[in-house]
Amino acid sequence: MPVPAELIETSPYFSGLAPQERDKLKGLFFEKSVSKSEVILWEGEPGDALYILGTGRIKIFRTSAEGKEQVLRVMRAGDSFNEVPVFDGGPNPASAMALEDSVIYGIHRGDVQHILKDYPQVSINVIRVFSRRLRDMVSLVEDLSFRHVTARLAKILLEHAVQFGEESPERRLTQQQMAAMIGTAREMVGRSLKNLETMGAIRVERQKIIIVNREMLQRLV
Amino acid sequence: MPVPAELIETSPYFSGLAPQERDKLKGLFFEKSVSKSEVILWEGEPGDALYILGTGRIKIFRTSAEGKEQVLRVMRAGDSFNEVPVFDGGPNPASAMALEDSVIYGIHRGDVQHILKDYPQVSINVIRVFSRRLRDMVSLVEDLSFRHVTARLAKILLEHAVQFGEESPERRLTQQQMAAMIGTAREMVGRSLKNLETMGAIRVERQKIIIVNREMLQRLV
DNA sequence: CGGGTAAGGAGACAAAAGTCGCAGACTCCG
DNA sequence: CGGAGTCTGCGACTTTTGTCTCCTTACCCG
Repeated sequence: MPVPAELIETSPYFSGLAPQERDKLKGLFFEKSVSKSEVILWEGEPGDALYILGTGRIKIFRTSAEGKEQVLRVMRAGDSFNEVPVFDGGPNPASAMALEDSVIYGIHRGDVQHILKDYPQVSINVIRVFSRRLRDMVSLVEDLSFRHVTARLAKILLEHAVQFGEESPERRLTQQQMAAMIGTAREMVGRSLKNLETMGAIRVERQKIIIVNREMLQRLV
Repeated sequence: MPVPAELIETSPYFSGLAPQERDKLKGLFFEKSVSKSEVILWEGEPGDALYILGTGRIKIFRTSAEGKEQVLRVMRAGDSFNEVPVFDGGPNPASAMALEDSVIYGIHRGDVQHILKDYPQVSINVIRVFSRRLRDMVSLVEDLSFRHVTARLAKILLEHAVQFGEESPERRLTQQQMAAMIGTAREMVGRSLKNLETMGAIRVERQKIIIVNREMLQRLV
């Protein structure tokens, strides 16, 4: 199975390339299917391929010695991961796990090097992607350093709602997953959700969290 | 005053360029002197130049609404900063302040764009620098998320000692500065230093901190 | 050299977060 | 359908961190 054309066309890496150039690059990708909960990459291992997520959802995370988990980002279709080791030759900085059955498209390190040589525009695109990534990381540091758990939770609820629909997030996150995203324990998420509910910002129902007062959440962030 | 030659020669941005190419680039830099405690960049403002630190020391940091400060990195001669806004056109992601009288060399956004176009090797160098930066940020997130204050403090004590000499760090950090680096309050740093002292890892003297038992510190991290 | 400012030490207390234990509800698969 | 495993809720308790206040010391600048 080849890479879906629109994945290459919409990828920030290949913007500014001619269609025939893109066609050539398509052939370098290989497809890989992963099932839910499958670990795609382990932190510390050598990273020999860059991946673009086709369908599904994948989390990038680090694990502490005590088993605590910190999610660095949750990816959706079109997002790419594992670039850093491909470009600098070091080990994977983080692990990757599929949150649902997913299809990813990989490209080997050597091929990436060739592309960089042959298409200078791609290098510039990579720089732009990395810039965005750095801003996101600064934002994460800021959250961890400045905001309390409730504010961090409010933030991901807002982001989540934006992406999956205001009223009923289709694929909801478990409290455990939210805890890993904001760097705290599951129980804290439970308590904070209750806080947000009693202050009237959200309503927690059977299987979903409904944002009742978006402005209130926004103010907390 | 032109840029010192060795600054360009040792800069990771210009590695792989021919000497005469470097010479051409030198002319694009402008010099700027800043005095201790002077703010060089404000977060949120447009970033129109990339800087390389010639002499002195500069901290990159973010400030919360409540006035708390989180240091992202402390730079030394040769380090560069404010790349992200130059490459993606957005606002400065963080502020920069001189910790001592310093001399920096800047290059304007437009010139950087030209360099990227004319010297593809530079783009690849930038990618490598950004990769390193991303790894550092992941490491910072990990520290904030996984480690207690004492462990974070131990880490910067070790890094500091490596860089400034085992026995007597020449330019010591204040507790306030250390607190901002590890994302906590000054009082916590004081208490943690005392902890480390009573457990025999360090000795706190008049104006300096002496590492008595390096392995003990290392184990804490 | 003297005075103002920054830095550091300490104790008491408050707030936030983490931990533990357990029980009930749900769901996913075989 | 049933049972294992996951997810959630909740309360009690501990630990860690943050905050406030006050005092002493060091140091820098004029």
